[in-house]
Formats: sequence, structure tokens, C-alpha cells
Amino acid sequence: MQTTRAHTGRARNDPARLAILDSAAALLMTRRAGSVNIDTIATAAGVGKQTIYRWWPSKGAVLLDAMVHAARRQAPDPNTGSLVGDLETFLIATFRAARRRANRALLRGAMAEALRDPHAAEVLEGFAQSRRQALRAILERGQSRGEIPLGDLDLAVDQVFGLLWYRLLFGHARPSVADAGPLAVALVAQLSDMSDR
Amino acid sequence: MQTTRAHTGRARNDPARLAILDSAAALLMTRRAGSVNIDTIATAAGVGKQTIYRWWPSKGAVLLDAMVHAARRQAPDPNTGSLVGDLETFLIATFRAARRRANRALLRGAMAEALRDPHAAEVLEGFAQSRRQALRAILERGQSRGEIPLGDLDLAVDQVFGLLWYRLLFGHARPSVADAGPLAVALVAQLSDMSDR
Amino acid sequence: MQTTRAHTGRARNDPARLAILDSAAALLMTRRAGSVNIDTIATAAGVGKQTIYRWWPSKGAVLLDAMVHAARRQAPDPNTGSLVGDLETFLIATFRAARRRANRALLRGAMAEALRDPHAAEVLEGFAQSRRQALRAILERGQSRGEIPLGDLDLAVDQVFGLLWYRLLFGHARPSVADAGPLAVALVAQLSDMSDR
Amino acid sequence: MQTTRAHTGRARNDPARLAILDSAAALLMTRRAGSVNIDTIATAAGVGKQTIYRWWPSKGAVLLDAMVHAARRQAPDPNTGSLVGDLETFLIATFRAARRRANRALLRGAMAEALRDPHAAEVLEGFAQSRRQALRAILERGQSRGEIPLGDLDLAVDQVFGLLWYRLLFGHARPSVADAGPLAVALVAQLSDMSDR
DNA sequence: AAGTAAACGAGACGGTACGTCCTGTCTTCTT
DNA sequence: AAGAAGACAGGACGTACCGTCTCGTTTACTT
Repeated sequence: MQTTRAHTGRARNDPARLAILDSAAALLMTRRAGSVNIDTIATAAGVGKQTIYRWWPSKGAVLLDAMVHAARRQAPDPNTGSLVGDLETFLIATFRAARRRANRALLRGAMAEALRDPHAAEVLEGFAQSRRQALRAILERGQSRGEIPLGDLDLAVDQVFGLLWYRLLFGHARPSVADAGPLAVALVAQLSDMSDR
Repeated sequence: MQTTRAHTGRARNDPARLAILDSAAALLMTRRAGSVNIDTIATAAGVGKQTIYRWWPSKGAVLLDAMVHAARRQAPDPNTGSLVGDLETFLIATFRAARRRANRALLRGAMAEALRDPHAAEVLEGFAQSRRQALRAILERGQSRGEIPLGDLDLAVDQVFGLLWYRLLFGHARPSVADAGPLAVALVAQLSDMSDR
Repeated sequence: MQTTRAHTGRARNDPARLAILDSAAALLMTRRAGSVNIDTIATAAGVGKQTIYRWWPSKGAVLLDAMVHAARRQAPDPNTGSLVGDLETFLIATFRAARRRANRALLRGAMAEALRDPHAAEVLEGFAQSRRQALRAILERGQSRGEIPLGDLDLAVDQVFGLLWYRLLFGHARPSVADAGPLAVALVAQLSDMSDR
Repeated sequence: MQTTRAHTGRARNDPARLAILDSAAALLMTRRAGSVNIDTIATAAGVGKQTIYRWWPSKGAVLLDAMVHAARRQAPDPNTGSLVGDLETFLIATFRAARRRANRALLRGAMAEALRDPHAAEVLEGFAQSRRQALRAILERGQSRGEIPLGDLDLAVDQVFGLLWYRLLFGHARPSVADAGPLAVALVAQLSDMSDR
């Protein structure tokens, strides 16, 4: 049996899609958050404005998508054999990425958009969720190894990303790689104690 | 010596100042973050726009000032005698305040502004600093009592507010009062271990 | 010598051509002048946009062509034997056609396009010229019959169509069939007097 | 009795109003009809776009107002003592104004806008009405002098402006000053005959 | 019957302009 | 002098349309 044609008309121009995301990310890294505007993205990407609005519902959504797109090159899931080791490796990679000026601007800009634009907020939460899941996977491996007892991991996960984002957004201190070790140890201790309660 | 005249002309209308801050706070609580605009604040406060710009440098500054103004009613420094007790009391009060829908909107709106407006960022950082100082004071009292060793408190402080703001901004979970106890215990343990390293 | 092959490939789809002209005319009659757009015509005709642009150089050209197409059903050249009679017959037919709401919209829309689009202007002038020629033929027959002297007919012809279009475009009055008689008489008198000067 | 204050706040900036109308008129004269855009007008007038939209409902309304504004410098009501003289003077002045390239562009552009924009149409009809009234005043003076019988003047008036606009819009001939004399004579004859019927 | 190429419906694309919204400043009259 | 009202320059937003380009399909006219 022949299924009807799924799509008619010109296909989506994927190079244009990438050019948009790249331009948006580049502008997000360069400019002050909030000064990035759609016309500039469109021009920089060599694209009409409508091509952006055909595929994203708002400026914020493009910006967030660009951020997520740029953040795809994250450290992969480490596996050192010990929970503390895995954790420290993850934290170092994460903090190091967050220390870079361009990435800081990117993430701050992303948050700025997410706070005004529900579409953007959705994308940001999706991104955050995937990051949390990466960390949770490490902790769950520790649980399955018996290094820490089974139990709720949400608090610990949110503490890690909380620290990161808090310093990122308020800017009074930069996420320090030196904190990775103590934080890893403390988290493992905290999760170990949990069963006692 | 002739001192210059202290003041000429109509005195500053303090009720207007309060009306502005109240309207701003009210709007910040009601509306979606970022949708609050100066005209609306002015109209709601029954005030001319220039009266706002006479006293604040930008929209963000008013909004942040309004937020800080509204946040003045924070729990005072507790003193239960034990560090864990003080900490838990502080966390409960803080988390409870942050759970309230209106306060959440207030803080999210404040952050939205701070991310685009340097004036606002300054005020927000000032506010955050005072909150961190309140927490640090509790921890320092613990140090002076010998409950925890002397050492760097920044990491612990930022972990607490990081957790709070992370959940506030991303919205995937609300700061939970139930977390206050475990978090207090964990923090004290973490700070106690620090000297070992 | 070998002449190149006259044609290969699919032949022009004439039903599509007619559907386009009909849809365009229908929209021109229905909608407010200037609000007719190519996508709507294409959709209404069940045709791709490119099929329109393959055969017409611009939106205006389609619209004008549609107007001319719709105006083909004009009263034929009358022949009552007397110039005043012919003229009155022509004017009545013309004014009656121009009174109809749909035709008014059609002509106004055509003019709207002609004023922005040189292609359309050309087609409109071609149409107007053929209408002027029809009137001029009547007057020339009067000249050959000796009812009016030989002389320039342009002023009289433009007076007739001027009155028509002026009322059509400004809309303060509709071309009235009752004016046809007086106007015919006046024109003949005017043309008769011309030789006196 | 004290009436409440009619208006508060900054007064309308009249120089800006005039700058807008002048810029619009200048662009209308220079550019092809339809290529005049609001941003260009605003920039040329050194004015924000909102200042235009605060006072006019649409682009067309500004353009039409500009046209009317520019057309204010029309020949005043002549008074030569005889109807034919008055009429000829009026027609010569009117046709001469309509012959000028800049004015032709202005009027064509005005009509183009009026055909798409109801706001503009209203303004254009207002202008046309005032022109018709000027002509009717001349004819009524002829009636009061007894040069022509009392009767309907609408047809004659519309014939004059019809001829003008028809040639203006279709562009096959320019309104000719040489036609003013014959036309004046013909109109008077036509109006004289009317009582006979 | 198979091959070829233009025409077709669909719809994405680069561009240009629209009219709205908002910020921070300026101006007017009032208190 | 400070205030309420509100006009102003500037600039971004998201929408609408134009005319072009590109899919995959259909259909006529060769060979």
C-alpha cells in the first residue's frame, strides 16, 4: 500500500537553520544580554526575518535554541570507576566551561530571554533537565555500585547547578575549578548520611 | 563661613516614592517577568514618568529597589544556640519566603531586569550580598563557638542561595522546607570536614 | 536549415489560466481595493504561485488582465442612425456597467494596481484606449454623416470617460444613467460649436 | 465658572507636524507612487515613527494630508465679471497646476494611497470636495448673474475634474491649457441648454 | 512503450515595509 | 522646585506580502 506523500513544496534549508543558530550564538557571546536583536541575527545569517519566525515562535526561542546548540559540545559522561572521581571530573568540566567569558555571556543571555519569553523558558528548562540528567546518571551509577545509598538525588543535583548558576548570574564570583574537589567530597558525604536519617 | 542653602523648592514627595515602589512591586508580583513597563508603574502609582526618572536611573533600578523594599520583611537573624539549629531556622524562613508565588514572581522579575540593566544588576548584587552576609554571620557564630573550624565560607553560602535561585528561576521544583534540615546538617558536615583536607 | 523543436514538455494548462483570472476578478470585486494578494489568488484558484508568475510579470499584471477579461462583455458598438442616439446608447450601457458594485470594485482595484505597477499601468492604458476607440468610432461616424464637423475628438472622449472614472474613484456620486441624455446632447453641441471658433 | 483644564502635558510640536507633511510631500513628488515609506518620511523629517502614528491613523492618511497641505497654494477664486472668463481663468490655473510633473506625481500618489487606505480615501474626498466647491461657487455666481439658468451643477463640475483626473491617472495626455477656453464655452452652453429640456 | 522536458501544486526563501510597543528625555502647565 | 501629563526621538518586535527558488509529480509531445 502506498502512503500519501508526507510533504510537498521546497524542503527546509538546513544551512540557513545552522547559520541562524550560529549567528545567534555568536551575538549572544559578544553582545550584552538583551542587545541581541532579530534583524541583526537575520542579517548576520544572511537570512530573511520570516525564515526565523517560520521555525521559532519568538526571539527568545531562537536565542535559547542557539545556546543549547552551542552547548552540545559538553564533556561526555566520565567514568573513572569511583563516584567521587566521576563527580569531580564532571564538575571540573562543567565549571571550566562555565568560566569562559563567551559561555558566561551565552548562559546569562539565555536566562535573560527565558525570564521574559515563555517559549524560551521551555527550551531552557529542557536544556537544564538534560544537564541534570547527566549528573544524575553519575550519581545513580554510584548508587548501583553501592557507594551511596539509594535515595533522593534531586537536592544534590540542584545544589551543583544552583552553585553554578548563582555565581554565573550574580557575578560576585566565578565558578572555581578548585571548588570541584571539596564539593564532590561533600556531596558524597551528604548523600551517604541521608540513609541515617 | 556661609553654608549653601540646604534646599529650595518643593520637597520630595515621599508618598509618591512609596507609591512607585509599591506599584512596581505589585506589578512585579502579578505580571510575567519582563512585561512590567514604566508607563504602567507610573500610571498605577498616579505619578508622572519623570518623577520616576528623577530619582532612579532606569526601569531596572526601580524594579530592583521595589524588590528589595518588599524583601525588607525578612526573618531576623535567629539564635538558637546551635549552628545546625540556627541554620535550619534561617533556611526554613528563607525557603518559606521564596515559596510564595508573589515572591517568586518578584525575584524572577528582579533577575530579568538585572540581566539587562547594569543599574539593576548593581542593586540586585547589593541585595544578594546582604543576604549572603546574614547567612555568613550565622556560620561565623558557629566558628566562634568552635562548632566548625575556621575556613572559607563562600562555597557553603553560595550553595544555599544557589539552590534557592536555581529552583526559583528554572521552576522545575519549588524550594522545599523539608530540605532545610538535611541541607543544614550536610552543610555543617561539609564545613567540619574542610579542616581535614 | 533545421528549425529547433517548437515545443517539448507539458503544455500550458488553460483551465488553470482561467481559474487564475476568475479568482483574481472575483477577489477584486469582493475585497477592498489593494487588499488582494497573490497567495490568496493562487489558493483560490487551486494553483501554485509560480504558475502565476510563469505567465504574468507581476501581481498588477494579473489583476489588470483579470479586469480586462471580465470587462470583455461590453455592449457592442450601437448604430441607431443618429449621433445623439448612438452616443446616448453607448453612455447608458457604459454607465450602467460602471454602476454595478462588483464592476466598480473591479475598476477601482485595477486602478490601484496600475498606480503602483508599470506592467499593470500598461494593461490598463491598453484597456482604456480600446474603450476610447469605441467611443471615437461613434463620433467619427457622426463626422462622416456630417452631423458634426471634422475636428479633434480627444477632449470630448476624455470628458466622457473622465466623468465616469472620477465618480468611480472618488465615490461621491455614482455614474447616473439619467445623465446620459444631457451629456450626449451637450457633447454634440460642443463638437458642433468647435468649427465656429 | 471655571472649566476644567482642557489639556495637560507637553504640547504638540507643530514644527514636527510641518516637517512630516513637507517630507511626505517631497517624497511623493520625487519617488514613484507606492515607494514612499513611513520610515523614510520619519527619518527625512527628523521625527520618530510614533510621532507620525500618534497623529495620523495610517501611512495613506499622512500622504494624503501632505498632498492637501501642498495643494493649499491653489489659485484663488477669480472674478472677471463674466462666467466664461471666470471659468476659463479657473481652468487655466487648475490645468496649469496639474501639468507640473511634481504635482502630477503628488496627485497620482495620493490616489494610489486613497485606493488602498480608507483613511486616505476620506482625506482625498475631502480635498476633492473643496475643489468642487470652488468651481461650484463660480458657477453659482453665474447663475445669480443670470448668465445661466438655475439647475443642477454636479454634472458640469464632475466633467471638469473628471477630465483632469482621467488624463492625470491614465497619462495618455496631459491636461492642456489650450483646452480651457473651449471647455469653458462648452460648459456654459451645456448649462444654458439645460433649462430648455 | 520509453524518454524527455516543461508545467504544475506546494511551500520555503531573502527582502522590504508596516504599525505597535517601550524606553528615557523633554516640555507644558499646576501645585 | 517638584509634580502630573503626555509628546518626542529612537529602535526592536512580530506580521504581511512580494517575487524567486526548489521540491517531487504530472502530462504532453517526441522518438
